[in-house]
Amino acid sequence: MPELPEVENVARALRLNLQGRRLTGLKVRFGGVLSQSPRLTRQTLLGKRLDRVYRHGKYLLLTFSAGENGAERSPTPRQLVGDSLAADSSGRYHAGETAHLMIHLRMTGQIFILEDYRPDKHVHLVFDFEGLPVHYRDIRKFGRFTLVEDDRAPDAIRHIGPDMLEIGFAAWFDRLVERRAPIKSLLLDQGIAAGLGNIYVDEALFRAGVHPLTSPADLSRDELKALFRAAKSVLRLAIRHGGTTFLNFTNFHGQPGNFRRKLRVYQRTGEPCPRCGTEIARAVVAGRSSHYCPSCQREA
DNA sequence: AAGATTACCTGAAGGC
DNA sequence: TGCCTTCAGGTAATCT
Repeated sequence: MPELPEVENVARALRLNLQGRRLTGLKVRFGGVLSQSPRLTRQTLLGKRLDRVYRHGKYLLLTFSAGENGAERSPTPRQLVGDSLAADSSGRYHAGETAHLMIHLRMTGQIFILEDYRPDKHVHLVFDFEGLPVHYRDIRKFGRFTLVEDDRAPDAIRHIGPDMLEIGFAAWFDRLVERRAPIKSLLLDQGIAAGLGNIYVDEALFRAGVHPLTSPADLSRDELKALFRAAKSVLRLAIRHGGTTFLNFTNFHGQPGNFRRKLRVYQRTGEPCPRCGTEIARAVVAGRSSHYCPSCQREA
């Protein structure tokens, strides 16, 4: 399940392998993962060069430019003032010099960079970057590829809060402290800060010793600070370990991310708490299965 | 009006 | 070639 660390690994792999390459082909096997029509998507992107890969929370944003041979990679002044895709009154996009593609992998989206890969029925898109095939595979078809107008503040994600790795404690505290929902719901709320999903929320709560049902009002500023730091550190640690899903872009051997064995409570119901030995419990919070130690994480 | 619930999908797992 | 239910969770839409 791609959360911030998995998406960050995708972003890094895309930069390493595709940045500077031209998109020369796009095969659409299932158009449902595209927000716009296959025709418009091709018309907008084909022939352009991938200039920049940006991640915000769990979103990827790819910027393409006309990319003529020998052209500079750095943005031109026109791009800096926001000249990119423009929508007319009918909402249609014009394919200008630059184009922006927003991607969300949702639950089961995977992007492969494998030269010898035979697409199965779950492969919905096949990109061709000057001979390098890139596959989009998504078992549950929740993922979306969306052409957007502006690479800095796309309307589609304007409601998303600051990235969890970039926001500072004071700002995070201000966005969270007046809320009365369980702390787990607030950590999952992408409008407060973007990037945490169910796995890393459970891990952060355990590391900070906070029960998922606790209200922020029942936590001191120091306790919230410890939770904030736990969340950031677990995200950074997971990034370094390649994430928890098996997305793999740094080599061609399909090796999975190896953070799974570092998880302390997530999907470990009934197993002993690594800190005190108490059995890990499971409860539904915010409609999500939540794993915690009843002894280390006391309900306030 | 924030918080809770459901829809979207498919496959795995478990009960019988 | 077993059928059926439940569960998995990110986000948007829809409830209360």
